Amino acid sequence: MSPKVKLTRNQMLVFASLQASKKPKTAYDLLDELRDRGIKAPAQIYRALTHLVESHLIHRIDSINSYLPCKDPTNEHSNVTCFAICDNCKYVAELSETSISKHINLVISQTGFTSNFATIEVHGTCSVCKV
Amino acid sequence: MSPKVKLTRNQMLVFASLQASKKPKTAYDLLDELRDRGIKAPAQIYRALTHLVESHLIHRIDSINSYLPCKDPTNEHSNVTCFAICDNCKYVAELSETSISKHINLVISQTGFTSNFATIEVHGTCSVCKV
DNA sequence: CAAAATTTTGTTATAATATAACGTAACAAA
DNA sequence: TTTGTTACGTTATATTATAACAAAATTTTG
Repeated sequence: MSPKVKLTRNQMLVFASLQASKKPKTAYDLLDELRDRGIKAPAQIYRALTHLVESHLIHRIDSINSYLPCKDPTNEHSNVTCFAICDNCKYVAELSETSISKHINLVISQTGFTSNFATIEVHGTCSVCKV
Repeated sequence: MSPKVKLTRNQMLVFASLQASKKPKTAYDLLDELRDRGIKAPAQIYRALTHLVESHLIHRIDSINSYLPCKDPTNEHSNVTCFAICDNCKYVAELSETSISKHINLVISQTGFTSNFATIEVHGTCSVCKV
């Protein structure tokens, strides 16, 4: 599951940590975790995160200031990402919904707006927690 | 254009300022602006913002940490809000797209996830800036 | 109305998230 | 090898947001 693009040590540490986790992590979660691997300052984490986001290897989820690995980095990335965030257990599922994506791009373009990228963040309760 | 629910002085100051603006504002934009009206600390702004968001009078746009008045507070609020954010001029349009809303709720519910609310934030260029 | 309960306020302090700046090191390209 | 580029470590600081608590205002209720 290692990515095609070459990553530096810090980028690798951050990416591996996110991949190893079932749940999204904040920048400071990562900093705390990676202190004993030589990362000492927020800037180092943020630089790695920025690079990984730009490489489409991870996503940032704005509503929870957290990061998680992209579901399928090998895929040509869509300009619309969609997350279902369980506010109970904090699990986040990335949905690859081309139908939503197409629908949004269509509706938006009809308003004269040129879409660059879009994020959908759905909050609620996952099926496990719902029982 | 004043809202039905009763607002306290601070809430009113914040709401009026957002309404008077063509563009979303951050909490600290509001603080700076309202200092000479007697607001002196972040907590006062955040309390007002929290109340206004809960009353569906304003929205928070997570991707830019900013707030703007709800397009139509009188409407029964949808659980899906959609914003088109111009990264050039910073103008934000709230789209009331029931079709997107329905589509998302459907797709999400099919995954077993129970949706509570959702936000769509589309980044790009508005028609004015595009010319 | 007056007492009690609740909500909002002002204020100070601090937590959580993120970036700027800068000199050095690693490394690829010419 | 020199040059340019990217990444690094580090310190400092900016930005965004909340905790805590006593006083004031407001609402409830007896």
